[in-house]
Amino acid sequence: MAEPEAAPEPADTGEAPFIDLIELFFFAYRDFTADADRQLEALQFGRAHHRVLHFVYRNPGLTVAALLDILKITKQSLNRVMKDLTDGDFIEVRTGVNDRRRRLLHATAKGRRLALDLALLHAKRFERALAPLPVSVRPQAVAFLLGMIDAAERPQVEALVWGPAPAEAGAEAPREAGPRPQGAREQAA
Amino acid sequence: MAEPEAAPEPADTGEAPFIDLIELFFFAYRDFTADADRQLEALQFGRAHHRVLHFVYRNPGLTVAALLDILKITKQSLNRVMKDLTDGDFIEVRTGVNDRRRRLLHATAKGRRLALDLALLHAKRFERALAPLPVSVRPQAVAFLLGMIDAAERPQVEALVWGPAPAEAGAEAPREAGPRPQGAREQAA
DNA sequence: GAGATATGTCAATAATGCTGACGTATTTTC
DNA sequence: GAAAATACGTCAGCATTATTGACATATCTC
Repeated sequence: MAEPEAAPEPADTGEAPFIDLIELFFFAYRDFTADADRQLEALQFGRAHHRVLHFVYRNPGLTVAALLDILKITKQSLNRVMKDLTDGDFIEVRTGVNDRRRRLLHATAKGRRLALDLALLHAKRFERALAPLPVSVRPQAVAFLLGMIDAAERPQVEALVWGPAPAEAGAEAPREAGPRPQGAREQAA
Repeated sequence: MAEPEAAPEPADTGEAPFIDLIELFFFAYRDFTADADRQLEALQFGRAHHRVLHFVYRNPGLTVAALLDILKITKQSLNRVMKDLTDGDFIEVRTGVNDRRRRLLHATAKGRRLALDLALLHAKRFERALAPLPVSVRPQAVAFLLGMIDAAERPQVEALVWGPAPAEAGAEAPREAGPRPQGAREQAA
């Protein structure tokens, strides 16, 4: 059988369910990140800088190891952007008190301002996307996105997103936070 | 004022609205892409290969220019991965009939099989994420993701996602499709 | 003190993007 | 029918962000 006349692949495309969601998800993420990219360009920062700054901003006192676990990158990759962020006074590195090997990461006032600016940009996009929908879908949007995350990762993500999660400290202790000896203080690097 | 005692940044984090959605979106996309990444690794393909294959699969006869517009990359970047895909017999390049300058891109049977496999992988993730939610949210999920996309881009994305959109052909004519002279046939490269 | 842990760093490599500059085939315009 | 525009390909160089492997240093634990 030779090549058919006009349409060589008749009904052979678009058979996957949710194909529209799949493609929309791709475009949505592309535009979502573009927001911040434009603003970061001026600072000579990339997406990697933003991710690092954001999670440090949201989790003061985060250790390097915990941050690597969140971002799923290597320390070599992290250190390159971290240097830019500390040099530019966006992130401050303090030495752990309980464990002086640890570096506790904190966003400076300048870093927090930038992180918040970028978060507000993203928030605006979510607000715009959710505005036409009833308020009742918002928890469902959360459930939807959470369901998109690997089941194995979900507990950690939930802890990260919704607060220091009163999970027993020490188990994996992503942060050196919580009940510290009274008066404990971190030292500026 | 010296450094305060325990918590140097008291209520200074997490002030942005939708901060949970922002972070969940990031993690959701990370895991979403990881699905396909694992399978592409075996073929020595990257994400760029997947994107190209997918949109060619979904839009048979797509021209190079139209594809560049979808992906928002340069032709140099495209050609690097395109070569791998044509060499590996995943994509076939035909010469346009109406305009012989154009290259009309088609996924081969092999390419369509791979593209479908990957799409099904993604579909499974959506299915899992939406399963616990009432079916009534599905159109809202579409509206939500569409709303996340830049307003200016939305018409093009809608056309791309929901079919050849009976918009007047020729206006921007992203594909060389539709009413062709009877018997018109593309030539294999 | 030995060994594990937390982090930093040097060197090399890969994937994916970019810009600029040409070259070629083909269509359109005047 | 010649000139200009269009569609595409390619060469060369560069940036960003990731990787792996190897090694160094400080610190904590046993």
